Amino acid sequence: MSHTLGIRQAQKQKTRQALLDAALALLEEQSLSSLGLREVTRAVGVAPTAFYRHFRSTADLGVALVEEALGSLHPMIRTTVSADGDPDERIARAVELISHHVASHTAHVRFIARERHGGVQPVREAIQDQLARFGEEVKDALAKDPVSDGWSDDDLLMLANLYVDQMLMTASLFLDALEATEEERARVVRIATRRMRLISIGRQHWLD
Amino acid sequence: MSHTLGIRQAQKQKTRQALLDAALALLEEQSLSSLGLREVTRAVGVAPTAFYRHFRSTADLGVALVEEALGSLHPMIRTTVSADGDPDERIARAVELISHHVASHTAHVRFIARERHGGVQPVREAIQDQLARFGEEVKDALAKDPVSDGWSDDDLLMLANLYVDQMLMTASLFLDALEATEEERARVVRIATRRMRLISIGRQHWLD
DNA sequence: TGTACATCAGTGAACGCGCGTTCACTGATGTAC
DNA sequence: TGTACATCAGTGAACGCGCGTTCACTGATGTAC
Repeated sequence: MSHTLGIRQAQKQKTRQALLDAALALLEEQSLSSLGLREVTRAVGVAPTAFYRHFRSTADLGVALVEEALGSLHPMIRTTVSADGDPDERIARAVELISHHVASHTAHVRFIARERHGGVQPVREAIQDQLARFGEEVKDALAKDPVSDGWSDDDLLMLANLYVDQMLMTASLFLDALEATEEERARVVRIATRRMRLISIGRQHWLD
Repeated sequence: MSHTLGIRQAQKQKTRQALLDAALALLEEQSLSSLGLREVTRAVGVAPTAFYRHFRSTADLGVALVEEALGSLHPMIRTTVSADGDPDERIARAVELISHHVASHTAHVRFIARERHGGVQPVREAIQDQLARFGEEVKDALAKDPVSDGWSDDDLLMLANLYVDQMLMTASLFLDALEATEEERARVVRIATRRMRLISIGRQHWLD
């Protein structure tokens, strides 16, 4: 059986999660580099000093948020890229999956988009690390596809990272359209789909 | 003859520019949403209150920086996209142009990459506006190319925005490689070139 | 050209406020016997 | 099961500091005559 945490540990984890959740909510409207430790503890309802029991700084908390936002995405990425079906079907499924993920994890996605090039170095690095891992994983998945026969490793990784960046761009498009009309969101789906299709066509003719 | 500014106006513009320059330098290491007005005036060597003679807030200054960073880029974009030569030559020239621009305008490029999804709404909007204008301009240039015969307006704009985003991604790659070895920068050139080539191939076979 | 007045970019003191961090503490939970 | 001691998540007071903003000001520049 799984080990049950003691009351003390369980409560500590609960407070830690409350700090992460509160910070994520506050970060919808500002950048990590302007997020104050007191802001976060005030939102949770604990003393400012309690923060130090969990994180050394807001930058440290930011790195934890990166793990929370991207850490669980690896299996999803793998299955999406290696899915079968004709190219258009696969693209449609990928776009829909991104759309749903943005709708259900809005704050996490916004955080990643914002801090990817943000002002806090350790967080930037944590995000680049995770994205590099995604790139490797997509590359491995692409390598198994017959379409990749004759491709160099280097070109495969180039394409994999292009896909990863394209996923982020698509997520960002959906973010901007979250509060727009249904019609506008449909337009974003069409744009994202055709972008992916154009890349897919380029892939099919790469070795011509 | 051009009108010469009075001494007073000239001095005011000089101070304003000094504030913009100091802010841009400070923004290499932080986000706009954490930039303080006093930080900026301290760096320039004027009283904090002098700031209000030029900007209503740091957000207001940020919007001015967007104009400074992107406003002068429109002619450059137009000529780059509408240049002639075979596709590979054009791509090589575009990548080189981006590389040079990042090296000569590092702080401006970093500012745009950072604040495009940053925590200050008016600045985000100013950037999106400029990028949308770039998209329209690239679309107009693409429309004149025989390769675009038979393309719908919608598809042309989709491709144009894909190019614009790709330019920013490329700029961001060069930013990250600025302090790396010559070898690493050459690698970035190769990656960026092949990404563009893949998109270009997709474009050529779009109507197949 | 000289004079008298208007403009206005930049000053400097003052304000109230929230910040990050320190420290000794409390009291519930955990552990050894 | 009960007792005595250890651990440690969260507290609350205190600190020095830099922040954004206000206000009346100064003195060089501009303008009207």
